[in-house]
Amino acid sequence: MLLRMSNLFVRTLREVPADAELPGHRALLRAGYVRPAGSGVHSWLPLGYRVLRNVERIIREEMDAMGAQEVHFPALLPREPYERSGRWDDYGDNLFRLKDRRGNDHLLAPTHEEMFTLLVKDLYGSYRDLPLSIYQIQTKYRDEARPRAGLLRSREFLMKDSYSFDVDDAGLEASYQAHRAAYVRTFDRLRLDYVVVSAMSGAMGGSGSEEFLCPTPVGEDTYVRSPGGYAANAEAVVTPVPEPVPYDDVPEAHVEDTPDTPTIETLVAFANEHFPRPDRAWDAADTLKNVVVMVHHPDGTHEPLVIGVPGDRDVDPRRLAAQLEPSEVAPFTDEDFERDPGLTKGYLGPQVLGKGSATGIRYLVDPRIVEGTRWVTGANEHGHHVFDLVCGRDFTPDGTIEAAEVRDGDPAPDGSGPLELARGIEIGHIFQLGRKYAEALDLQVQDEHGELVTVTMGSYGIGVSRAVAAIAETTVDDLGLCWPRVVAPADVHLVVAGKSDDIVAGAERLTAELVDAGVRVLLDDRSKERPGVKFKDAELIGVPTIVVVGRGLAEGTIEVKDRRTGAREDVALADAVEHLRRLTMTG
RNA sequence: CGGGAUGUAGCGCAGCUUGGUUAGCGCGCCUCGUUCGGGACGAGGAGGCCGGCGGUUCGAAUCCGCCCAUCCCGACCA
Repeated sequence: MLLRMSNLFVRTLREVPADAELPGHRALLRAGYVRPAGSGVHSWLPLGYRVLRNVERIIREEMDAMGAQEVHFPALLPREPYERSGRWDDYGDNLFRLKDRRGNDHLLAPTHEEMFTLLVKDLYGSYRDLPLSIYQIQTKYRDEARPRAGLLRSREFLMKDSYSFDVDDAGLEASYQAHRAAYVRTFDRLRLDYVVVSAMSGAMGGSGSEEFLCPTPVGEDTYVRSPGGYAANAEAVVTPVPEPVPYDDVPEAHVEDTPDTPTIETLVAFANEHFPRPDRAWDAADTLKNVVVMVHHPDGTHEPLVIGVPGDRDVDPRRLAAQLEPSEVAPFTDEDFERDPGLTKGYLGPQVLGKGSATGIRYLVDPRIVEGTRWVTGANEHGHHVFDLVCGRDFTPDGTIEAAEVRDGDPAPDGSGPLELARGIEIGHIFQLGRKYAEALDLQVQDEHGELVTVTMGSYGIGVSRAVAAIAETTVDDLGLCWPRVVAPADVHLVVAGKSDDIVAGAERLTAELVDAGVRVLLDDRSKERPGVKFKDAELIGVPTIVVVGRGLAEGTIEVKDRRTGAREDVALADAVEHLRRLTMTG
């Protein structure tokens, strides 16, 4: 393989396009790998398209190796199957919808569960046909409310999605594990750093859903990890439950005047001024914060819900939403407060909350709020708070909920040490779907007794274009891109540093020999460019090995430089092909 | 969808406050010459509906209104 800079369709930019924020995305633009074509959509130039296809190829090889078979669906789909699964409505504004000339509804698929399910239903009807794993590499569309971060959150993107079909749970588990292992191999080969985090919370548990996150500060997902190896999406972190606390010596709860203290901050300041205690100052952790939300259920009904958390923590809306799925959470508005006179905004306390209480409103608390813990909290009267309110003595919550924010230093649920918050890019997601789509679309097979059983499914995704972006973001340096060899657009970037006939002829000869030896070469044979420009471009483009044929040639040597480490060595021309061939074999 | 910012040559920007001949600078691009191992220099060029529409005015890149687009923060993101 040989690419010549003299005719390669590329233009490197010395200056950075103003719209690009992330370092990797900037380098991709500057090096001429991609061009923005609109908000959240990109065109791929020859260099970028090579990288994309390399990533695609590795994913395809690993999927094939685990026994999955490649298929290809349309990106443009009719409404009907999505109507049947409920997603025409459920997907909301993120679904690209369009009408054809006859006025029929269509969509640009954001993912293809329905089509895979229907195709299997179309062809298969026996347990003997299963298990089956099929996949595609396909352009997906999501009308993101806010596309951002270049290739990381775009409206059109390339995705590998696969689906497994099994007759029973054990089969699904096996298919899931096979995919998981294939993903591990895939990301290892791509040289992508990753952590596997459980993506669903306690109740669903186990291996139901895991995300592969590429750790980087530019990532959008927050996860936690511990020194002992625990890792989880922040939404899935389970809070260790403390032991109950004895409270025999806690005085009776007593209401105090606390005017103008509607926030935790004002309350703590007031308590320290007017009710100082001898041993230590009051702080936010002594208070119980009660947050009201409105929960909208899928059946169209809605109810208020109060969440109690220690006052030094906020409710994490994403954790809360994950807990209440499939119901949706909305803020509790001033109008809602007017309709519910039992709730005193800013001075809400648990005495009037819970099933069987004055309001009857459901009251769930953070797991740290165990029996015997004592709190300063609202007295349900404007300008008043209650002190020494003991959980289990003075109030009883309806249950606990994992809704409080997770913080650096919180203990890991498995006792493996303090948690550290980190950010990552979601590059893969594996998911035991179960029978949701099979039921909605009536996918059944006959088992060995001739009984019809509903098939159980898994779905597994890898963001292909996102993986390219993740590699760029995690390998870019001050000089430019820095590709792992497996995905790089070439093995060797050969710079012709000089215009003499000897140098040009020597470079051409070496190039021809390298190509013959199976080395992929990007040859900078531009006669108009001075060496300095070529060196800068080579570093920007990020091919892993840079070879300079220039002034050393007179002594029979060329220069070989490692793009990542910057280490350079002179190699005798006679040994050059073998040296480079070996380099490219070892990666 | 809320908040903020920005639209002037392929890219990066100035000009706009205080309206007035031909709209400027750097990079890139074309031609010629000198240069030639770390983004050279000189000379000469090409390239613009100043985001769009409407208004004010003798006159609008500049002032006003509406719209559109892009980016950032947030909401959102199986």
